[in-house]
Amino acid sequence: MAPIAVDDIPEGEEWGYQLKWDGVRILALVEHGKVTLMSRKLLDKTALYPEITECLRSGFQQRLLLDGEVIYFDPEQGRPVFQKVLQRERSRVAAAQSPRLTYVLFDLLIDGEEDLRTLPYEQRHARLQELMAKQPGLLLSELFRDGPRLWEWAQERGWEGIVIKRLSAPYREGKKHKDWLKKKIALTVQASSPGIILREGRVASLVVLGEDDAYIGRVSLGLTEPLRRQLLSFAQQHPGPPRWSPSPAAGRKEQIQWLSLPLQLTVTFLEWSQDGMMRHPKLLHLEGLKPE
DNA sequence: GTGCCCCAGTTTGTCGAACA
DNA sequence: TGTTCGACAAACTGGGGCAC
Repeated sequence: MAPIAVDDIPEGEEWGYQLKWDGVRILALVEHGKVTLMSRKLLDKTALYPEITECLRSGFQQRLLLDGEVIYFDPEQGRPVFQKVLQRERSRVAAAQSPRLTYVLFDLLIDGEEDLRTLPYEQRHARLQELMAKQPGLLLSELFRDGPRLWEWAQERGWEGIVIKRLSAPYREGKKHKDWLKKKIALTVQASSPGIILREGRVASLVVLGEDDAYIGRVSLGLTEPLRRQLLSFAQQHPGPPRWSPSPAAGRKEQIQWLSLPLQLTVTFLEWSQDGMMRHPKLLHLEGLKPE
């Protein structure tokens, strides 16, 4: 069950609110003393998170199917840091040599012989809370009743956003529902683009420079086909000298078309990565293209 | 050194169904 | 007939691993 992005936070008795934990979604099946961790695409992640597997295995005897998020909580920043989970996912570094991850649970789908998926979310969460009272090694995603206040709290502390859940909703597959919603907190930057990245003759993305002309990433989300064609035409009409070498396209099947007239951009993104790059940038607004 | 793959999350584009 | 909505596929980002 995946939350759907919304602009407005619905309010009322029927809704509950949770913090959006910035990590990797994981389903956990506990059965006959054996634990299996699965990604959203049902890939086996058991070996990747041994500390979580061990915690579940030692904590529970009965058959369980749990839904939650694997996160790294940075005590200094007071919030989850997604990059640390990605490092574990991608580097295949032994878990003992990387930071300890935490499993934050928000749903209980099977408890013993009982399939809870048809129960209202509020009841499933209450059952989960009861279950976790006996297992201190895991974290429960708390359910709040004041959405706007939680949103304000999350904004002030730089969290990823909030998740809004219909308390009466059963568990449904995928996004075929309007029962789990999410509202994400985005940062915005005024930037410029001195070059267009081309792949096989098509505009793939834009080089993005921050306010101090430092490279802060590339943006492709927000580029529609008509805009890509317009950019290509603009680049052919206004070629400029290379700005620096090696280019951000080095090592890829890409070329950069540098511009004599930089484009002005407004870009929204989730957060700054540790090396000063934008995470999940999206083009909001573009200025500097002459009308065709 | 190069090129490809991995993977999650997100958006865009396309197609078909439902509805006015 | 035109519009809206939903489902699905494809494209895109990041950095490390691996084969050549």
